[in-house]
Amino acid sequence: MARRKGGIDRDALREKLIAVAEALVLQGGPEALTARALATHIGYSLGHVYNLVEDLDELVLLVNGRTLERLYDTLEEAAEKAKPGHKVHAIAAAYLSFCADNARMWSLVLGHKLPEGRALPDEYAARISALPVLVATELKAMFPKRSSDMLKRDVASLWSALHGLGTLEHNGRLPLIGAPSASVLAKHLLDTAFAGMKDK
Amino acid sequence: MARRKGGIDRDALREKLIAVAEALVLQGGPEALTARALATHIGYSLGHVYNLVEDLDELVLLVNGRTLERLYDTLEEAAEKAKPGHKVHAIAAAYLSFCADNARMWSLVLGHKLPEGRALPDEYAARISALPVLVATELKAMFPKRSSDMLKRDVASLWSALHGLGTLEHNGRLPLIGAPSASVLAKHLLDTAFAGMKDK
DNA sequence: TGACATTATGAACATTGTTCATTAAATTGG
DNA sequence: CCAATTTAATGAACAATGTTCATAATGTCA
Repeated sequence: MARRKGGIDRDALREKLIAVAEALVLQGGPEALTARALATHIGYSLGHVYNLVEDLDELVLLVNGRTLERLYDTLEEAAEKAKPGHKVHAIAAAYLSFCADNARMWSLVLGHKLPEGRALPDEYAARISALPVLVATELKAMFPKRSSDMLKRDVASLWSALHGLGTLEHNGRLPLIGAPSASVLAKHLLDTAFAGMKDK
Repeated sequence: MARRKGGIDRDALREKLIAVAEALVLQGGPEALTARALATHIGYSLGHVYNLVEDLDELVLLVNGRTLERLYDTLEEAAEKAKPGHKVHAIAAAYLSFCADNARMWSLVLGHKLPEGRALPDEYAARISALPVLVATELKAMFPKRSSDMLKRDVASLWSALHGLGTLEHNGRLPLIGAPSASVLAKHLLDTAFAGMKDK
């Protein structure tokens, strides 16, 4: 059994592959993420891409995982910096800014549909699950009397709403429904929702 | 200038093309909508598909237009049948049911991103714009004292939220964020939002 | 009937993702 | 140090995709 250094080189190359993938999407959008472009930019043959990664789907998930990680950090930081009663607003604003500022990477996240029958990697699923927890933490602090069942639904519905706002803005559909910017809508939604949650 | 019957046959064939496209998606999802499959099923050559339609993109928009039309009818009917104070709830429930019951067609709607630089056909845009108007009508009736500016934001934010719920459920992401079904969330969201809008 | 417009074809092209037999290189046991 | 074995890497091929276009067939009207 003659292994090499322990797959270290291969891991490094995988990292480079991910970095190149990110750069390609950043520059040309999701359509630019092709196997041949990857091969060219990492300086290896086309076939070798498939020795580093199972699929392009797997690669996309790896890239999207990084994006979700950055998003998490951004939201966490926004919540930290904001004043206590304003943290959810800050998270929402940061979320929408992130989508706008990272439009191409976000397209890759939104646009990727993994072939059915194939499950999301646990790590990836965890990255998604972690996001609304940031909201849950702040909501619990803001509405301590509220039941945890209610809070669960609050979090899920508000997070879904935020996702809807981000998606519609990302696709340029907000003007179609006669709406102002997503950030204005987010503030409005949170204000009315909080008003409805008051003392309950 | 010797025209034929006036393009009637061609229009009929276009209709058949759209119907076949719908059937293909219904049976095999968006991936099944290929130029060659279309050609086979309408009984013409591959090249002729491109005499009937500019693009596959155009065809997708035609199919999606029908889907949106059906969605509108469904929502309208749901609103009609519901009791006055419950109409928005009914619209939301109908929307989510529609997404679930027409999952493959809805995938085509959600998944289609037209190449940038290309504008949405007016008719298609109008079909999108029409949808939240149904909500606007009911909200106005429910909250007559509310300013029209506020109502505009109410409609846009609630519609976006609904879209977010539908999308997350469609992609199976709701369990990931520890959420119950979209319909439960929709009811919850509307209840708290309405509570927050009360007497304002 | 002949000129012309429309309808239809089918072969080709360019890109995709993906596979795989084969070759090159590196590591390790003796 | 060498030969065996494992790993790394190649490049040619395949299948499927959207799209184009010169050409042929067919219908329409003067």
